[in-house]
Amino acid sequence: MDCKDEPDPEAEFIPDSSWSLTPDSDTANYFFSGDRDNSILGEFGWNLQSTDLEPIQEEARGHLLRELESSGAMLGSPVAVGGDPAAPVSSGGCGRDVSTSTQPSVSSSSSEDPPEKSTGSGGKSPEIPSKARKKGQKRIRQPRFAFMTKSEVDHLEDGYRWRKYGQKAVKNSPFPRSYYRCTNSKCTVKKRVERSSEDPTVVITTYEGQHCHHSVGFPRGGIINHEATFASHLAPQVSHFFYPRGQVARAHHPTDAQQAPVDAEPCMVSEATPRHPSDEGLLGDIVHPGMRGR
DNA sequence: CGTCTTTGACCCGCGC
DNA sequence: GCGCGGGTCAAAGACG
Repeated sequence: MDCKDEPDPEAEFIPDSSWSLTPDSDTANYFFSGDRDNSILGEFGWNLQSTDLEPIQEEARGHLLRELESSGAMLGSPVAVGGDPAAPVSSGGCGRDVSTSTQPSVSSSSSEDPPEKSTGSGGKSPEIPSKARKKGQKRIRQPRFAFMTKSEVDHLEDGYRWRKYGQKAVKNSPFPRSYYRCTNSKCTVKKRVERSSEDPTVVITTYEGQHCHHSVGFPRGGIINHEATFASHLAPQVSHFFYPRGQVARAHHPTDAQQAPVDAEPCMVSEATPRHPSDEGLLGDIVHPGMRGR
């Protein structure tokens, strides 16, 4: 499906001076936000668990700032911090233990066990595999990443394959919200797509979790969708620091992606670069109300 | 036939 | 405790 979708030219991410990076020392959240005409509107945020990442937090921050500067972005005013500061950093998806050991982690259970199609009936734990969810345990959200894109296409191609598993009407919005899950059985990344009630031309995409495998490929011809482009600009750096203890995302090459089996990789990431960063997110907590109009 | 979408029902968290 | 809204499940159908 996705792979057949026409990439949306309008969705290209081009950071410019209207974008800003906002570190939040208290919650260790960093938000990248901006407002760009005819391109992308939104924010990018991720959590760095203070206990484990403090030592690299500053470095990460500096690194990010440099990257943003080099890519034309400019530091700016703070944006509202949403997200779930209390949530443990997790690799998400089938992340192997990139999360800290002291906290219950989604990845710890999901890494070995593919998300079971939960037995029984009815919805199970929305955010945590039932296996890992114990009585009294609060649901834990994975790192989130959300952004808004001006596009006529709801579900934008991003190099990964998604399976729609639900759609719900959103309160105070005429547009429904769609729920997608990565088709890779070992990957627990989820994605929500909805249109802004204020501006129907704006598509709000929210990711949660991180892919533990290669993308399935991008369309040839250099047309890049918003996510891919976004990734190429920021993901490498972000993911690098996102993974504690030196675990870094595996490179994801658009060129070989077409051959890369969706679930070829177990999640251990090795040296280097770009990894899809687009695996976080519950927009509801990230994008300010003003931008979304929820 | 395999994969994906649709959709109603169910579960859970949260506010009142 | 109850109701609401969000999130997920899973059966059924559509599609290639």
